[in-house]
Amino acid sequence: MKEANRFLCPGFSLAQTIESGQCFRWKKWEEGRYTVLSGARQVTLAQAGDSILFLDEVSEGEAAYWRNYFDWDRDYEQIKKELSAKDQVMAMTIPAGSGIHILRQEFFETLMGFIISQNNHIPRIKGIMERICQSCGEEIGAGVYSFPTPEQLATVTEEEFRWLGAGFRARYLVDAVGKVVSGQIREEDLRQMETAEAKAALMTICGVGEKVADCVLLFGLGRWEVFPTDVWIRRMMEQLYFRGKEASLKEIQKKAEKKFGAYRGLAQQYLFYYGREGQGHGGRRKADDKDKRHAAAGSGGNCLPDSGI
DNA sequence: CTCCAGGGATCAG
DNA sequence: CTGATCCATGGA
Repeated sequence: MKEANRFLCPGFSLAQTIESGQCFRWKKWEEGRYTVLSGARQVTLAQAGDSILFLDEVSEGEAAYWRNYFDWDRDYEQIKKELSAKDQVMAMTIPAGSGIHILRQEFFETLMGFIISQNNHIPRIKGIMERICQSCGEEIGAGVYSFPTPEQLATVTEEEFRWLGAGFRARYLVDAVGKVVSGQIREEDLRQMETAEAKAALMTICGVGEKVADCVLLFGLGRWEVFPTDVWIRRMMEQLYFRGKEASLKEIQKKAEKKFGAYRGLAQQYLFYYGREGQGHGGRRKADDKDKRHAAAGSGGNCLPDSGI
């Protein structure tokens, strides 16, 4: 075989995976056809049945990168089987998002993306990410830009992030960039750490709480043993595992660990997708479910602009 | 127009 | 440790 421009990926859904809220730099052209960006790369793909087609010429190296990015070599069928066998709720919820894979995204880009994601909509998150790329990244194609490196963002001020639309998250982005550039947060170190330790390290960044840290661990560092718990997941878990009664974050995470074990990151995606599909994007909630908010008291640190290294 | 978003920091009890 | 409020913006 000469060019690797076609991959057989039984059970994989390009649309479900891309649109499950894991990544923010992509464009849908038409049904089943997407351009996806990661770091300084882009690829345009189409799904035809069980096959994924690369619509542009790609080197073997590029193809290998995306193969890893989309996690095509993992046996999801086996994992789904295990989750379904162990838990009846999983057996019910998995079919909705059965084709979802957990992406292996670039660490820094994932960190920035999920800081931006807080209290925000996907379309706007995408816009902010794109503007960051346009203003600080490099042009890697016609009107297409790479996600900037930490060094390329090192001089961006809070005010400038605000101009790019980041809003109150601008301060958080500056803090994140600073901690990465200064070496206070190093990807290689995080990869060496136990998950709990890596999570604590991430949470020293201002604007990174439990949920964002878990997302970075899951989507940017390949740690499946986390369970990012947002309002949707909380709602789903309470509904499906706590008889509709309120449960604390701790209780939810403990339940997730017990039910989904080392696969809770993936299980979380199934639950999220199921909840979104089933209840719609309009944010329907139980009739008299008042808005609840939670404070996750961070033990680890203030958020004053850091003065130095 | 107002409502709200795959949260988190901050300040009260 | 739990609860309430604010945060900036732009889709819907």
